[in-house]
Amino acid sequence: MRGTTIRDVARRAGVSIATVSRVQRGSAPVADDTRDRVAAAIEALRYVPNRLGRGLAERRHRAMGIVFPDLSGPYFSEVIGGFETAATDDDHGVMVLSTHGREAAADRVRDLASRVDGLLILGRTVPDEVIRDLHEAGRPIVLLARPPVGDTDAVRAENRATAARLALHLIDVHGHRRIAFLGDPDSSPDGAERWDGFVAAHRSRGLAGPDGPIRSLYRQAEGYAAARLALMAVDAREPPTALFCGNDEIALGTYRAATELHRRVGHDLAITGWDDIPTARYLAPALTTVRQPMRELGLWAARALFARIHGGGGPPRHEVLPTQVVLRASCGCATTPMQEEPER
Amino acid sequence: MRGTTIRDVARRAGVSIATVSRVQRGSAPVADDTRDRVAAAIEALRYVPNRLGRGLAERRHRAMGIVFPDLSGPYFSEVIGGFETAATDDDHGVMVLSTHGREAAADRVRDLASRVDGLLILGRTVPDEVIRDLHEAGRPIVLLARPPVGDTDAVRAENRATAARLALHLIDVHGHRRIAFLGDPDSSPDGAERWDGFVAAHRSRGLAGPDGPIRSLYRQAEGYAAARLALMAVDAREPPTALFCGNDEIALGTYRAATELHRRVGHDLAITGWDDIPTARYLAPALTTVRQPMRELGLWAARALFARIHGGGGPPRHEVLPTQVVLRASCGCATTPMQEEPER
DNA sequence: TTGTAAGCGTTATCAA
DNA sequence: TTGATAACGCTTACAA
Repeated sequence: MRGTTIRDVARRAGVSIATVSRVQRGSAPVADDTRDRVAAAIEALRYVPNRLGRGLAERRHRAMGIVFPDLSGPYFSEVIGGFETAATDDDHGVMVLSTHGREAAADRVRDLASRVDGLLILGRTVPDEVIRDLHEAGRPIVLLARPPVGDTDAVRAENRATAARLALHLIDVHGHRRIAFLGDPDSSPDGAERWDGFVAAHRSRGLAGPDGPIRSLYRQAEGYAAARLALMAVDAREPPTALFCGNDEIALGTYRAATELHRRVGHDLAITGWDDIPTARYLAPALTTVRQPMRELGLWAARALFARIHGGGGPPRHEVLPTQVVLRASCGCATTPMQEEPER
Repeated sequence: MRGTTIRDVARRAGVSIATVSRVQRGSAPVADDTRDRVAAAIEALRYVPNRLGRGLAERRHRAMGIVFPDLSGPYFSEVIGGFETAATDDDHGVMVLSTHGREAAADRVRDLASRVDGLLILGRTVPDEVIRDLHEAGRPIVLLARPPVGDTDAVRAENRATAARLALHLIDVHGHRRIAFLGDPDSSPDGAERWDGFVAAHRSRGLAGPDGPIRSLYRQAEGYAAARLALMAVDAREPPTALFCGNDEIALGTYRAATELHRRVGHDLAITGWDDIPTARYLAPALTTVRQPMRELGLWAARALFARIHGGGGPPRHEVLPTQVVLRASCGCATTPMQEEPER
């Protein structure tokens, strides 16, 4: 019942299993009438080759794995979507593993590695040691939004220069002098680089160094809390006139805090985000942010893995994809009519 | 290099491969000193059993598959997250396949089916015929947010009664008489049921049947466009005073349209959504919506698949998980302080 | 053009 | 308690 095998097909077509295999994958010439008979048998028996048998013989899984911290939020969805598209188009399956801070993550990653031909690892999900082990064991690995470990391949989006450019926009164009940074430079390389660029912008204008970052996880709830903290100005200092948020979700949270504290976003309070998630343009006012090529990150990673799986060696590939400031109304710029927003 | 096998370990430990296997999986008693020698060899060689070999012998993949239309939006992320959690906890891998309207979807689903022990299929991603074939071939399948095909297992969230309750809230509590439905009853069973409940609410109050739905895909851009259409009231009729949106993303789009058309959400325009995505509570005003147990849907599906894989037969299981109206300010109710929002 | 047979790396049955 | 050895389902030399 469960499992017509190549032998059943061979028997029915009156040929050897080798011939069935040849017909099935077109790997060698087969006489027309033989082919027809085999094809008919395959059709009649609804034969689908067993992937385990095939994989064992071919010594490959035809599958790739992806490790990410958590599926929530648009960023990971997009990256994974890009990865999945590229992998599927190349006839590979995609196995996912979410670590969400679990302790057993390392074991699970090793397990995943034994199920696939190549691995994409996002951010700080996996201890360096595990990555090093797998890499040294010869397993194709690409790191995303994370510095390379040894000579692994890695891809990330540009952060520092764009963060500086965005901060300078607030300083030069809109005249802000007290800008708070909401995020956590320590929690991810991306965050650290954005903070660096933010600080560099202040330096380059000879401004007093900005206050230390207001720590916030990259989620709405934490952004809301951080914004309240920043805007309430418990100490003597005046509250900031602008909030530079580590990502769009933090920015989303700050909108609510701003409303509650009677600050008008885009007028007496500037807010910027990062990622350009789909919601950003639909907020009122629309959110000024930075567009990251999220799908492209996933696509690049998948292609790099293919190159390793098929092509083999070569020097490590490191790629930095460009990012782009998207000015909308939340920083004080004129409102962009919805019609002029490019499709996405 | 790539691939220390069970034979390498056996040779090194001076035992047979059978004994290595026994030690490895604890499937049969092994003398203490033998066990130690084998364990040492495994450790020294960093031996990891090949999953293809193991799978072939065990005749199972220890993996489950999930088919969804698109990764974008919080709904699928959450469902998949729940599914992944349950599967991973039970030592199963998870393979994902996004159909996003691709033509070749059917073939890809069949391919996925050959890589896993069970399949979760979301919504209208796969033709009935393919589902029927796979089910009849004895492959464990669970359908989610989709009516069963034949006697497959299926799980969904309640729609009709809750939609009616929400519509009655707008009618009875806030006195609305012209409510527009934004969504597409034809595109998904969920949408159809919400529309049914919406209509039923009108009937039960003896109101004139509501206008036909304003067609909108379940995304922000389409919600924005649909809302403009609804509110501009090109024909002679007065525009609606409330928008009943098929999901939160549509609702998000309507906020922007409302702002542009100078309607104040929660005051002269009521808006409701569906799903209670994380952003819903951070909008200003916060969005009245319906909470779906998205993670639980995924969890239930994974458990049902396990039951089929391990336990085997039995009658089809159909589950309907409860949903819950969440009143916030966008329908005109009093604003809930952020502090009183339960964590999620 | 086709068939035979040797792997691929496990698990599990039978003997010893 | 251990070892041979037969599956598991497929691909692919090598022969014919």
